[in-house]
Amino acid sequence: MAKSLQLKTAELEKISHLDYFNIALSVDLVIFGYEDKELKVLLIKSDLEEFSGMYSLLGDLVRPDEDLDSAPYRVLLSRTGMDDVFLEQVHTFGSIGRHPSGRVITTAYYALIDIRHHQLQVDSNELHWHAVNDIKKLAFDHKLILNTCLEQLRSQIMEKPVAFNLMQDKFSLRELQEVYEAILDTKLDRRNFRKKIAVKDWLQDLNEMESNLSHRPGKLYGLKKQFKRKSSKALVI
Amino acid sequence: MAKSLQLKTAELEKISHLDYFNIALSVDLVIFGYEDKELKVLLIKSDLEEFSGMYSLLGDLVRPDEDLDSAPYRVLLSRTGMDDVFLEQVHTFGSIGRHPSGRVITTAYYALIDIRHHQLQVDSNELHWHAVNDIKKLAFDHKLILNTCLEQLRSQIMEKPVAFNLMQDKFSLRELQEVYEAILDTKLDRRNFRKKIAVKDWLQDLNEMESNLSHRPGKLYGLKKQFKRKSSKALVI
DNA sequence: ATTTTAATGTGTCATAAGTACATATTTATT
DNA sequence: AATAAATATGTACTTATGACACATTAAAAT
Repeated sequence: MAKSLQLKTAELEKISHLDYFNIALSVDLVIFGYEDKELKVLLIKSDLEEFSGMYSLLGDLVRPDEDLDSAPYRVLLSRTGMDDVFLEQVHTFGSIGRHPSGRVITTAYYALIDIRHHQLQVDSNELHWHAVNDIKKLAFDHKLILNTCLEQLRSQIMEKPVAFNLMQDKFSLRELQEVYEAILDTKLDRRNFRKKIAVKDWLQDLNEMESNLSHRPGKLYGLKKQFKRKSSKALVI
Repeated sequence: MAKSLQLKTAELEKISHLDYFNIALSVDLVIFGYEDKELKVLLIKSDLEEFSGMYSLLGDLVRPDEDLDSAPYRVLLSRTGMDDVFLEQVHTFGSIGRHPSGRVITTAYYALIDIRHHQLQVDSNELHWHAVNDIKKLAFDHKLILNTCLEQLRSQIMEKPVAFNLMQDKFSLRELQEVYEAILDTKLDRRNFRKKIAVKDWLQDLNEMESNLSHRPGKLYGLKKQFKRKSSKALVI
């Protein structure tokens, strides 16, 4: 029997419904945010001895009375107070040895958060935003999960207006471009970027300008209503 | 408690490791094949009373001692004798009511099979090939799973040389085009199709021609070696 | 041997999209 | 009034896409 399947009872108790004849199912969340011109991801200190000092993704076991796709919303709401968030399933990871405490298969989701809007109290919850580019390793197979989700995000931002979930409701084209550059980790040409975005017909011209700048202000735009999620309330925790 | 969670013990016994406090995890396979200019999918008569007379995908519970991604290979080998098959994970389905006998979350994979090469004895195993276009409904949420996998297949055939897994080792450009047309369920322009394929650099000119035709024969091509899976042995069952 | 059948093989033109690149304009500050 | 720092915008080149027609080949029929 594989080494990964040998575990102490103490560890085992940490995870309910976990034994060697029942596979446990969890969800893990790659929660992306954007701040200081960097793409960030929300991490928590791992609570397993094996990974002491290391960070991991937010996750939890799926409950028997909830839909799989509801679980990540529950985790997000209960751990961060965030509601009405963009979430998408990416991939399910299930190698035998991926969890040191037993057999746990996990479905990974990525979420996109407007950090400023949600006013997350990160430090009180042992949660911290990390620049994606600075993350070298994570607990479990979470670095692989992060990379997989990042790839999916990158492949989607020109197809669907998902990147707007990282931004406030009003933004200039410069801010939008900076978000795209942060996600793709590359510099973009301003004129070509604007052409590409313009042709998508995602933007609503708000007839407002930036203010309080020491240079020429840009026009402000919003995402067209038809692409927005219904509400934008953030629960206070 | 949800209706879907009420079940008779008789039904429950059919699925090992299945109860209401342990979610069971399965894999389901959308096995595509190509024959008679049609895209086919391999189905089996459902063994559940609720779905008597209906067809369903091949699937099985994931075993505690196998990787998630190994399970579909095991299912394919044990149920059809097929080995060395192209398989790709697509999505995980986990709504509460999706399985009438209890809580089963399933990870869907699609597989691509060269029907003629594998010489599957389908009838002896209650397995049957069905034209994808003729499938109106399936047991469980398998129609949804089929549609999701079909979409994924369609979005990948111009990106990666996956469609070749449906074909024999030698083929003419006409045959290749017919496979693409069957997958996309659309007619393609011959000249434009050849241009698009040519630029991918996937094809090896075999310097052979079709034979035994009552018209001008076409050149035969194969997929370039670098894109092929290692072996091509099919086990006899 | 010639004709017929049924397919293969190939190129051009028009339109759309992608990429590289430079100058005039606007606002606040000095 | 001049400066600093950004916005706004267009063109030329290349590449991809989509519509479309004709000469060629091999076998079969006459």
